[in-house]
Amino acid sequence: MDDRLNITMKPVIDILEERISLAMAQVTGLGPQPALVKPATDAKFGDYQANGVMAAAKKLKTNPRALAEKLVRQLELDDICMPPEIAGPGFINLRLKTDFLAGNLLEINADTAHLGISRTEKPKTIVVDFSCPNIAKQMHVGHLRSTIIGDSICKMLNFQGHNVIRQNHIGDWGTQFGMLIAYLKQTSPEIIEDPDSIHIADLEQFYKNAKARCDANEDFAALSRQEVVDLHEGSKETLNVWRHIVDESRKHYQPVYDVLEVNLHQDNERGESFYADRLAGIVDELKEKSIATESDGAICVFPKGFTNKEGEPLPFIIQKTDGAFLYATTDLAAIKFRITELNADKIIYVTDARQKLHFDMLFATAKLAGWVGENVELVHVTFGTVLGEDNRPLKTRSGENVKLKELLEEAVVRARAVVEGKNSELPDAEKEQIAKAVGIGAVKYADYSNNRTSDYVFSFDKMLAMEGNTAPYMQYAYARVKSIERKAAKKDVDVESELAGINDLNLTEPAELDLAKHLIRYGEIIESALADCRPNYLTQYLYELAQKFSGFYNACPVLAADKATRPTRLLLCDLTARTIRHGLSELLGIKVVRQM
RNA sequence: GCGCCCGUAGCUCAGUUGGAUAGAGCAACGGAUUUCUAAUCCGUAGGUCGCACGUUCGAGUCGUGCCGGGCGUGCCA
Repeated sequence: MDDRLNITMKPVIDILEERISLAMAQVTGLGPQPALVKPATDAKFGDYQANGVMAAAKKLKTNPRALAEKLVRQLELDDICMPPEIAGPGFINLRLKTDFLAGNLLEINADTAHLGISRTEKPKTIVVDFSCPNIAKQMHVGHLRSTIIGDSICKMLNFQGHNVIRQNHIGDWGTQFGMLIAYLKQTSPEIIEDPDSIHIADLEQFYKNAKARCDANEDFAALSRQEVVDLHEGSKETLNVWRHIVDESRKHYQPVYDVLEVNLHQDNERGESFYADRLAGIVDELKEKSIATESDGAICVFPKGFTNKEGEPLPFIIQKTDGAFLYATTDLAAIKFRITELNADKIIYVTDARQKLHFDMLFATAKLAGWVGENVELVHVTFGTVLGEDNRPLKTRSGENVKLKELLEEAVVRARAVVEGKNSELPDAEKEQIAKAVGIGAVKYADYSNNRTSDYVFSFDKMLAMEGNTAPYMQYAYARVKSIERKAAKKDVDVESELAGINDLNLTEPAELDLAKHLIRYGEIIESALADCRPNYLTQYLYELAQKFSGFYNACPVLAADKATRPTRLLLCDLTARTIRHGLSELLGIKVVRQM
């Protein structure tokens, strides 16, 4: 790969930023100054705009327009842009050259796997902690966001070339296991002889039954507590039953991951049990370092800057009065493990916003302990709550958590009805496949397209709508592009041969240029989506892409175009389809369909 | 009480270290169909960006105060 190609494979916005920043350093004498290149706020200002001159002029106490003029004389952008224009108080407006655009499209076209997007120059080891079901219970709607947002972050990081370590910090070691083991021993003693015979048909019911017996019967409660002790002390028999409960539980949640197209498997699990024998050591270490102290019988860390109701230091409790450890302790063990043994450069935790205080204190404590090197980054990616139509957290009518499995099943049933009503000609098996892709995709897409930090109201009707920024709209847009390919054969157009060895484009129509300019921004959008862990930037981009494609589709006939323009238009179709497919399927885990 | 998040069009929401006349979708209204899937597109209308000060050449974005909502706040996770 020659240098030239390498450079142009960076997002245009980054190339412009670099070059203009460099020129600004020369012109201002202040060293590198951010050029603040952004997409133009209005098409009439061009394609990109650099806003940095005004800030630099302020520093220099000089006239921004004069500085802009000086800068523009220094700029060498003529391989990319038309001559820059100065506007308003000192904006520099940039308009891409059609040749540059065409060259960029051809590069994207040539790079089948990566769509012309460069990998990071500095790959990092990044641990992403997400999903984290309590495996004694079924996954419910509360696990949806962490699971899919976390997965998408991993997918984007992988795509950029980072070393991603997915960690499913499952709840597999709580006191509830004593109860479950005791219940199993009482109701199915044969399990003890032959643990492989264990079969929990309904995880939720199993948990409820055990809980009910525990609440009703003091002897059983005592037995449960004893099982916890046995478990923690490593009793062989108890551990064996525990392991089988864990394995059996996995059979309930793994299919949910599979249906969601989420890349989580057993080898991503490092649950609470993994850290169990490290907890005492963590507490000892913090006590030795005088970071943790005893307070009201509990062992606590008091990181600076956290206060309680009375304005007194707020404790981060790592060991209870009764000697038991808490999730704070487990999280500390995990953070240490990830930094020192997994060699994480960055750890991303994807949990709901209510845990913010916990993570702030966790990070502060880990830093006090000296585990967090200078170049290690700790990030808490929060998200809002999924609400019901009543604006309260989504529950069933009887007030229980909505099971994720059931929610997804209903989505597919509803999607099936939509497919059925609209395209009853299709074979049954295909309808079912489409319904799955649309139903599951709708739930995921609705979540991704919302601002991560906001709560949102869950509505099947809205997420399954064909209009607006929804999965069905996106999937339909894809199907429509694909149908052009299908129709091509009937019209004696050989798409493959027209695209083979294409090396010259004929971009003239406004709709073509508009679509082309959007297509080359894909890499830029992935960067910004990742910088803030905001998948909605990506969905927004894809939606705009679909809209621009529709504009092009209406304005520019493809198959009926003349010989001079048809290959260009076929390429635009192909790149649109590949970008939508990549964004939905590779980065968001949403299936595309060839027909709807 | 204190801390964190939020308040943008009738509704649901975008708005990326402060940038030009604040954007979409839904709903409403008006247009486009001898088609490559109209499940589409184009257009119109709709806003004191909760309120008030302040910083700035420039504020939805930053600061302070207030109003309204959500969440959290010592042995659950």
